[in-house]
Amino acid sequence: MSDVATLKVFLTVAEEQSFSAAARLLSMTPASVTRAIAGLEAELGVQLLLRTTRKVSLTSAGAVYAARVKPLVLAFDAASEAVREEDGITSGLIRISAPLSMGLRLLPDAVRQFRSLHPATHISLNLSDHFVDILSGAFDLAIRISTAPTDKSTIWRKICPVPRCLIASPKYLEKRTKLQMPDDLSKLACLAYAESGLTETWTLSKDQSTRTLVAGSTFSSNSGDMLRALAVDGEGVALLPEFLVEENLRNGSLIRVLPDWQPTELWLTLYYPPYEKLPLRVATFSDFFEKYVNDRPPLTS
Amino acid sequence: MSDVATLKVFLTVAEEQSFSAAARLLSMTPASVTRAIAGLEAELGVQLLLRTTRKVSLTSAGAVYAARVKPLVLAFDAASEAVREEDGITSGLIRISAPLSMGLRLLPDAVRQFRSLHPATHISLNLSDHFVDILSGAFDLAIRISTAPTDKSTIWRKICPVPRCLIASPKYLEKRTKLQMPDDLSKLACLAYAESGLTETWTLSKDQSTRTLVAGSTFSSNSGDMLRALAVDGEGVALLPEFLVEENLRNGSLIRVLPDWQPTELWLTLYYPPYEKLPLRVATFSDFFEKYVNDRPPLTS
DNA sequence: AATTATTATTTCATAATATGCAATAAACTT
DNA sequence: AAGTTTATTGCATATTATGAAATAATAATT
Repeated sequence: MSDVATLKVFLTVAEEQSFSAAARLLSMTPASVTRAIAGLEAELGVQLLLRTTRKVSLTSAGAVYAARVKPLVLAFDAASEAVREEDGITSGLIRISAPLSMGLRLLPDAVRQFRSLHPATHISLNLSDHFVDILSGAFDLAIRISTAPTDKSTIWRKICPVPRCLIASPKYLEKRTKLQMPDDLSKLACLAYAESGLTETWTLSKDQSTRTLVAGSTFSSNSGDMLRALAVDGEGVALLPEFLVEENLRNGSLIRVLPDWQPTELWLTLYYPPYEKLPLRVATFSDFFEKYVNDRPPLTS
Repeated sequence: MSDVATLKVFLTVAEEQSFSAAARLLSMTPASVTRAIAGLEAELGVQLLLRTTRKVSLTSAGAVYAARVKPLVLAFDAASEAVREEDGITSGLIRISAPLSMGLRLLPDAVRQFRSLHPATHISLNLSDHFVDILSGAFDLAIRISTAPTDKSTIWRKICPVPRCLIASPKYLEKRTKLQMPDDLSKLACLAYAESGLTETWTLSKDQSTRTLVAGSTFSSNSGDMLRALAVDGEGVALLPEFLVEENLRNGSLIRVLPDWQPTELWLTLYYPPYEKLPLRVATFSDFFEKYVNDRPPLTS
């Protein structure tokens, strides 16, 4: 009931102004057309078509319904076409945008593996923390670390959560005492990650309580590695993905600050331009990348 | 296959990231959800969802498909709602726009009959030959005589063809001889129907041949009745709907000119604003009007 | 490491639905 | 008035959908 095929029958009858002509066009029996229309009308509780045995015309409801439904049917077909895979050949150029620090750690091996699986592909990799406009058409795929996406206009695919933690050097923390609440951070030097501005908003939560503060009074950078280096040198507290500071936490050059307070969850996410048709090579790389990321322990502590 | 219900199942699974949660939400068995998704994937020839027994996520194709299909499903539901009739009470104000001469001849009786059938309705009737913008929201319904509509942006419903004919007074034609081709009309006074300009384009066809000429060198008016009066007075040739000149043809005050040459067909058409929801009173009046028009011989000669 | 719990899938018998063919009724044409 | 085209309906048959229970797979827990 109410499937797209039925709508196509209705639109064809409306256009041809004939049940039998529609049946011929759609290679079905007149009986099926009758039943399809009758079913649609029963479902809507409204008569859509006025029929005598010699003439068929739309009712007002039918005219309104046809006008509204026709573009939907076309768009539905287009959506199916955009996703359907016919040939099965994965080849061609894949233009990928990825963040710098994550890309340098994860992508060399991933790209190597992918290329050996699909030798007919070429990869153009743009490493930048700047959130390039995926709608510009310059990329087939953008890998980003961001808060969980809820966009309506862009198409995205969540890969895995990226846990972050507050860190500082032990030396830096020695001098400061009584760091028990996020509010205490305001007395310290908070190293902010920021593309252009000076500040970053940190939201920390523990059980039900949530605290928000503005970091970045002393220093900000658009490079996570830079912030990490400064934190190691005892310049202040930074909020960074765990994969960036894993090594430092292990060797003790950095330690966690307020470990009970959870920062907002970030997600490794794939963003796509609004493809007319999703290229197979992009789908293949995406699926490979998700598997690659989730088959190794990393990104998590 | 590919009915809207299946798409809703897919979108629910994608949102819940769980087959069983979707099944609970939609009051169906997990088995049905599995089969719905499997069927959709088979139809598209693409995997849409990645599932382990503990986690469900979208593939790239799935993300693209979900993003494109979700607004369509919502729009489809809205279209159904716009047309569905629940209460069945026909009442309220119906704001109708209609052309002057046709309205004066047809509507008095039609409105009277409709009001006696549906006493709870009120009718506001605006008679004007000016093509009021139906999109402005000032009217629920516009009755127009125009060439067969092919609009995409407006919603219309064809009621019946409105035959036209070339006419002139016998006295006027007496003086002119050898009127055999449309081209000969250029030597005569052609009375043009025009809203504001001076001219009207007449297209006449006979068998395969078509002739186009510009009428209106001497006189134009936006009133069919005015043109008729002038033609009766022997002022020239006019191209008018037959229902306007029926009486004159019968009593001989006007006669047909070039009766073998058919002017472009006009249609009596209903136009609607892009309703969020088609009001029952509008649908009822439209259906009544079509029946009223087609149950009487008129408009045709 | 073994157990437990949850989840997606499959199997199978049964119920529901769709389909085509032929017959019927209605409306326009000749 | 007869003939033709058209929409609809009845009926027997084939196809498909459905739910319950069994199965397989994966996390979480002990």
